[in-house]
Amino acid sequence: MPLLLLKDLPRYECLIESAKEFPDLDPSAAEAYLHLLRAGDDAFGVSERNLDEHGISHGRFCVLMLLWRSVHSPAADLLGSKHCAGGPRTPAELAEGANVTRATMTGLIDTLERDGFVKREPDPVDRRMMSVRLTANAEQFLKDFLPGHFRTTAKLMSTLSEAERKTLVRLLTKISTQAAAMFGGPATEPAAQTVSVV
Amino acid sequence: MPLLLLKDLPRYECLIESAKEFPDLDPSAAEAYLHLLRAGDDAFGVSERNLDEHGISHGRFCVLMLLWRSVHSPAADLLGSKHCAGGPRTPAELAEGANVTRATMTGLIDTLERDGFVKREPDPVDRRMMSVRLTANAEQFLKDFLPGHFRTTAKLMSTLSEAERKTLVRLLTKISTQAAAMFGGPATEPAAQTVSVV
DNA sequence: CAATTATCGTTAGCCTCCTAACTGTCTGCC
DNA sequence: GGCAGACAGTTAGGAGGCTAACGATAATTG
Repeated sequence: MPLLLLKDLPRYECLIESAKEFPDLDPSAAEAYLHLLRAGDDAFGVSERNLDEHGISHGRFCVLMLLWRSVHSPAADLLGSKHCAGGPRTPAELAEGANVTRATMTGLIDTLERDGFVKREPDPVDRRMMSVRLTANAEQFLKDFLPGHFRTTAKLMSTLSEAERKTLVRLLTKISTQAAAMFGGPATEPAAQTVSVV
Repeated sequence: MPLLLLKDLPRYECLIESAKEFPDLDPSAAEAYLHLLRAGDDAFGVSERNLDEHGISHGRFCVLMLLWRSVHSPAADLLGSKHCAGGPRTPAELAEGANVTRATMTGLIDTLERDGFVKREPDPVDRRMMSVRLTANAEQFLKDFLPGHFRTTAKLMSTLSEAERKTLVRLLTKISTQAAAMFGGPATEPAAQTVSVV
């Protein structure tokens, strides 16, 4: 669980009460915001617990999924819509896809290689680059692990009807879009990349 | 940003495609799950960026908010519904409220104390305990910081109508409840604390 | 063609979280 | 009263993020 997050969310009346002291506090916005963080953390925690039981961290799992595309594309295209011609292979591409720095990716690949999940190979053309490949071990691991992972996800969402899921996705997308628009902030450079930035 | 998370979410058609290979994959559930994590991370990122600009981490901010209750209760009751009689004061209570271990709270209090935001005082009755207090500095900081923080939250949610916010909260609460029910897992001890956990 | 610039992967050092184990203090049971 | 156990806070060490800087290589450009 990554977020240090309040255990108990405030009651709505408390938010209204606090709004008297802080006129900028919008109770329903704060309520939605807090519930979003809490639910996201809860969902993440369920998934991470699943991963922990198989001795792999969320970060490493992401890398494996990214590489999985290189093998089973496009049938296993659970990832982004870019790099459609085969999936990422180099540490830089993986870092881009997993939304971490190249330095972080180096560390992830280190441990994955140590544990026999991936193999580094020098690029024959550009000698700056490495090529990262899944081992047979890792492929077997994914084949064994993924069904359970998907069942966990399905169970987590089983309390929502199809219509509710669609509604949820629509509302969450709105928030993500707004977050992206806010990310550059009102006081920095005009726009440039408000769209590609997460 | 705490989550190592896929940068680009898969398109829905890709999920359907993948479901052919993995019958356990429920496309709409996976879609909702991924969007939830993504939106949660985005919202968290916006807030954290705000905090970073004021030189304070999310974890430290949580501790300040928990302690703030001790001062301005119940007007500033932005936190849990427990400990209503004054808010947490000891490291253990703070750890409980912030959902981290006591060891982590020790570290947070260390840095907060070093930066002049809190002060540790020995409990006169029980000599095992410490009492943590906000400094005047910290109170001033919160008074200056919170309005902007609330405006950020409000802006993030400004794309949602009141009705949409209520719907979102309802759906997210369902997910959190389900996550709590799943947390103990089907194969561990019966129940005991499925309610208080998380 | 030479020199600057950009890019790739890595390293080093920091921060925040975790678990496990420790010290000191209180509690409860004989 | 004395001792086992519970509990508060801390320490030590690990994992996974980050930034900044590095050498090696490629690309660009005068």
